[in-house]
Amino acid sequence: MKVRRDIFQAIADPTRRAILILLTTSAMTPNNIAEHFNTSRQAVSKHIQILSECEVVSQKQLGREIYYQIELEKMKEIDIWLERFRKMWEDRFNQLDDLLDNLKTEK
Amino acid sequence: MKVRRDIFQAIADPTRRAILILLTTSAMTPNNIAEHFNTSRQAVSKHIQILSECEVVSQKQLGREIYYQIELEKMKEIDIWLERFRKMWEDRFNQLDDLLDNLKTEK
DNA sequence: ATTTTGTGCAACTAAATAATTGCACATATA
DNA sequence: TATATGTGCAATTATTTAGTTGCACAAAAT
Repeated sequence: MKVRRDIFQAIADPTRRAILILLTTSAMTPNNIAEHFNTSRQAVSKHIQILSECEVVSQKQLGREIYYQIELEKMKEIDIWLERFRKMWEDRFNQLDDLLDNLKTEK
Repeated sequence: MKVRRDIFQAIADPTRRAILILLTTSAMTPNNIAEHFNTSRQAVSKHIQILSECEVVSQKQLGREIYYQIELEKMKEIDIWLERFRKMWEDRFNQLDDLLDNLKTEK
């Protein structure tokens, strides 16, 4: 088991998902973000670090404040992965239910 | 930290993602699935259990064999969550880059 | 110049996670 | 009936994860 740091691991945590949604409103500093949650600033900071490592947020420093913004390009990776499933649910003739039911009659 | 068992946690693991993709081909038994990986049958079985708990796969028993199939409806939940981000990357006038750059001039 | 503010980083803890091993049990097959 | 096969479940272990506390340091504000 290696350290995973990809977009799927990033969105696995509900707090991180909430942060990402928050950042769709505007770029924010860690303190800004932390105000929206019950956890400490440091805990939020760690989440931001993970989001940074997998490049789903980027930062811009303004004086001593650091604004974090969402990187939509990275979010697209999820969308791309979903593609093959989306194709299936858009195609009613390809329902697995039918495939599975057929197994019975084949036996 | 509570036990999380949702679709986002389910797809966080690369093996589970691979299982889901495998199941887009056809419904499979745990042994079938395990043949595609380097881990043990039991390890795969645990992944299947997690996928079952969050209802992204369902099962149908045929004799002593249990066929697992993907539940596309659950996959849609990811798609729905992505919706708000998709809206953003489809709208070039709403780029956060611009919002952030404006912060500098406002100061 | 002193204090306050905004931030990152390190050490530590508690909990969750992934994987192994071994077993039980039902259903097939010989 | 005896054996082989397919599966789930429990116990155990190593690793990862999320969160807390405390500190350092730079940039603002007083």
